Amino acid sequence: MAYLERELGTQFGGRNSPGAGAGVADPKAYASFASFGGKTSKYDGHSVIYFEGDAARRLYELSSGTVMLFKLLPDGRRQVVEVLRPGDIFGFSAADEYDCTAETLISSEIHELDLRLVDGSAELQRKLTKCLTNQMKVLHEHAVLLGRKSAVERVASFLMYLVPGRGGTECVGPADETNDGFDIELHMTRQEIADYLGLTIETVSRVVSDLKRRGIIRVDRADRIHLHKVCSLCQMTGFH
Amino acid sequence: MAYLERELGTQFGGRNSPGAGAGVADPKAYASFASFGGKTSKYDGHSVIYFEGDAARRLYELSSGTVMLFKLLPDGRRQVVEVLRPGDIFGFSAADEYDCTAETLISSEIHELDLRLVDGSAELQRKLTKCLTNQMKVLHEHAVLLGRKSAVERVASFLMYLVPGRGGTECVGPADETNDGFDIELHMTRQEIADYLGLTIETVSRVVSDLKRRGIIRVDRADRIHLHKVCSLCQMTGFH
DNA sequence: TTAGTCCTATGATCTATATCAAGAAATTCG
DNA sequence: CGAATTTCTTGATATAGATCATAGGACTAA
Repeated sequence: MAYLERELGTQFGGRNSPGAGAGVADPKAYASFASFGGKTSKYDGHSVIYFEGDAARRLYELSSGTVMLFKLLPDGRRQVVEVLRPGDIFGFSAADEYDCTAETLISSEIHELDLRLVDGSAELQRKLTKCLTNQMKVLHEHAVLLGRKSAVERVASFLMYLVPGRGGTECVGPADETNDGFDIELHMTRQEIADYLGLTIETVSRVVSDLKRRGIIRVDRADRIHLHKVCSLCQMTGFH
Repeated sequence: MAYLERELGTQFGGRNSPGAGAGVADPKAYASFASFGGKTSKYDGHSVIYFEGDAARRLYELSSGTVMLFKLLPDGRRQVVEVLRPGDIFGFSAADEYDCTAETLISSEIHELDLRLVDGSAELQRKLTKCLTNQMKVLHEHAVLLGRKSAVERVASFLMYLVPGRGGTECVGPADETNDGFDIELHMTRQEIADYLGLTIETVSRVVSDLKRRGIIRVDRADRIHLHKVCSLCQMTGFH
């Protein structure tokens, strides 16, 4: 299933540089979603695309921006289950209702396609399998994070996800030993990060402050962070 | 995507009765895996089918028994990321290596298929999409459990998963008000349950003892539990 | 500019669950 | 069968992270 690796929306841990819009704007994409019809819409930040429980009628592909999928418990506890990047597909449903709420984190362009079109195209099926398989892998890693990692390891892993080609088990190490810094944009509030990492907002804030105090990161704006030394952050993810 | 609901390996929370071997032994199955070739093998309990990092060459369908997928951190922490039931497919890989280790929990029959066959068949593609979508939904619910539920809620949710057609958000309530009991077989040791629920073995043991003391369950054997009143257990899952 | 709102940070305290430490049941094996 | 091994249970204690409380910053609108 090596073909699954090519121009796939890489979400986290992938090799494409962020914002490259993998496979979307690219006309020679393996199976561009837009070529199957449907329409593209623009959403503001923090707009709900659909609610958990809504009738599942459409499939969506994120063209640009960031989207999160989350679930709520009746008492208000929230778990963000996926954070999606350009090229990712969402809106799959095993039943006839969406199992999560989908909401943009920042202003985003999203292409939508009627679900009935999916049955017809083998090409589209293949693209779906590819995307689902990749998301599955990300969910597996996230289960390890939620079930077995400490607060520091969770935050370190989260930050490392945003560094293309680094972190995870297959980290290649710094390209340039003398300059292993990197700038990342979180696109998420502390509350959203907390709900993604299974922590409280206070714990996320404290861990970030601690990393700052220890000289691992510099916080330029709440959601704009410079990693001074990617490798030392990577050592804190639990993967090493 | 309503078609996804039909005779699918339901893992947890589905409607089929357990052991019905949904879609496997059934010759008129939507797209039976065996009809695409490959072979069926018998595995003892606690046998490894493949290791995380092995080259991904085959796709597997569980015909009978139970299989778990897990990941290890270098220091030995383990997270069981999926528990599979008959009809479920595993061995998908987004890269060219398996991202989890697959191990039987009890003696099991497993059908294997060369990955190269997958590209060819649209029918098989559809079956895969269906199965992946369902597993994705289960992973989403599990992320909520791992990220946001208390120890009691986790164990209660785990036990409820093993009661077909009950638990979850869409619980139908007892068929017979006067007799809401049910017998379940865990097929897992306390350690495996702990690693699935993101807890320690001691915490799992204590919660089970507590449910026993409170008259919610009766423990016939360590892995054979009678639920006296399914509804009251369901009230403890966090879903209500 | 000033008030209003929302988000973030940080201190003090609490508590659920982990960890450490034995025993008690099961299960396996000679 | 009885010994050995593994799994499970239970108690005592420690601690990571939650909760509670408050203040500081940053952005928005008038």
